[in-house]
Amino acid sequence: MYESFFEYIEDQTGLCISKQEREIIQKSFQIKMVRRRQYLLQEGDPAKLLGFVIKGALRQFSVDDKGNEHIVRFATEGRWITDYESYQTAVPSLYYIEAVEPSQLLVITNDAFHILLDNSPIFFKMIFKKYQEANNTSQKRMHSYISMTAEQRYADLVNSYPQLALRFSQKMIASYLGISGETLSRIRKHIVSKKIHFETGFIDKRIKQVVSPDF
Amino acid sequence: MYESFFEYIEDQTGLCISKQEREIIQKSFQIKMVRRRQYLLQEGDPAKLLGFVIKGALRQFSVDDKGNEHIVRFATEGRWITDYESYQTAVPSLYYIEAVEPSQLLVITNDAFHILLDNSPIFFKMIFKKYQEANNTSQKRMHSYISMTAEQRYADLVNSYPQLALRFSQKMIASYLGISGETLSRIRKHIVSKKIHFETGFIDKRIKQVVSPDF
DNA sequence: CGATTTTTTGAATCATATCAACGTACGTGG
DNA sequence: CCACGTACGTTGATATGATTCAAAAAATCG
Repeated sequence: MYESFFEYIEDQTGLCISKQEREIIQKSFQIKMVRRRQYLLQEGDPAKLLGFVIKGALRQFSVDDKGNEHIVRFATEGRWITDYESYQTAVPSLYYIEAVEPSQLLVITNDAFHILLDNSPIFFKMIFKKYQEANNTSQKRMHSYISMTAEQRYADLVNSYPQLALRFSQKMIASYLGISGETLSRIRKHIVSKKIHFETGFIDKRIKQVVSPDF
Repeated sequence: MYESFFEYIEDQTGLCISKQEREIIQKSFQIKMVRRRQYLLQEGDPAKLLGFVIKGALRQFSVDDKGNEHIVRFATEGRWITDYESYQTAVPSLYYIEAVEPSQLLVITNDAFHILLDNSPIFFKMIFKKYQEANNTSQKRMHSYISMTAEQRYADLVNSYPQLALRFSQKMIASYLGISGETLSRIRKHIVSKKIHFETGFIDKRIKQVVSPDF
């Protein structure tokens, strides 16, 4: 259970974790299982937990006054999920986090998180790296919004993350892209008719990975 | 010159910087003056410098194949600017960074930046905090794109940053919002006619600060 | 298998882009 | 410091792309 997590940390940092550091890290997290459709966080509650996905798939979304859902983040194996601002500052969250598949997570409270940052240099290094990556990714995603059409953003998304479509419904992907389900359906039809399929060479290499690595 | 920078660091960290740490920090940065319209970074070049704005105003933008500019970031006094991914990895940048006003910056190379992170705990703490803030801000800005109309985003922007309109042209602000200059002109006319001016209470308090604190 | 949700499709409507023309503001060089 | 020229902002007409609502077909889950 924790093994894949340690592998992840070693992979991300390029460092080997000592027995004792493993123990410190392991003690800081708890295992949490969530059923399909179960919420890890609900609007109005402060985000008490930061989660690392061992197995499963989740989504983070807000609901506007018309009842429309707006997905801001997906998380699958090897990704982090929380409303980070709420997690840091304990303000009520604007978001829901819901399991799309039955999921296993390692979760950590904010207090334990800060203690762990102080006590595990490897964990600290990994988190620092994730922050950096998240910023780079956010910038690319932002840029895709102000400079690309919905069709380009979709092609880019499936090109970068072909597995996304296997885990999340088309409607959810549309929501993540900021378009309606109907529009995505028509975009897909159009792409097929253009026979572009997914050998989309027309998108700049660096404007990719529009799914946040979630830090 | 450096004094406002030290004040900024103390303000951000809530800590007092010792004489010797000041010296370490000061030695790591150089002063850079840029004239109006001068580029700090051009597309295709790696971003060699990270800049802290002492005085002036700059913008970061890309140019698409049709020649349209897409502004991804503004920076004024007390903000940081670079193409951070390029700065970290030395890949050619997709962006231009241009001074909109004559500007004074403190700049640091990537090598010096990493050395400074290792040698100045206060600087490290400040940067870590900036990373966190940038992530929170990016999430809000992302969310505003997928859930708000252009008019709401504009009202939100001027509400959060009324001074922006004094430093950057309407066309630039339109570009930042991802809309055409003509559309912004019409949006403004509409807002005035609705007599909403800027007492916009209709926008959620947390969906704000859509201008990135620049990492 | 049956119930529920998702996806597709069509038609009407709305929001924004584009192109063009005009007046204005402003910075730049003399 | 003024005048010229360029860039900016506004407005109108038209085009395009996306939304909304509705209904039927297809897929999925329990």
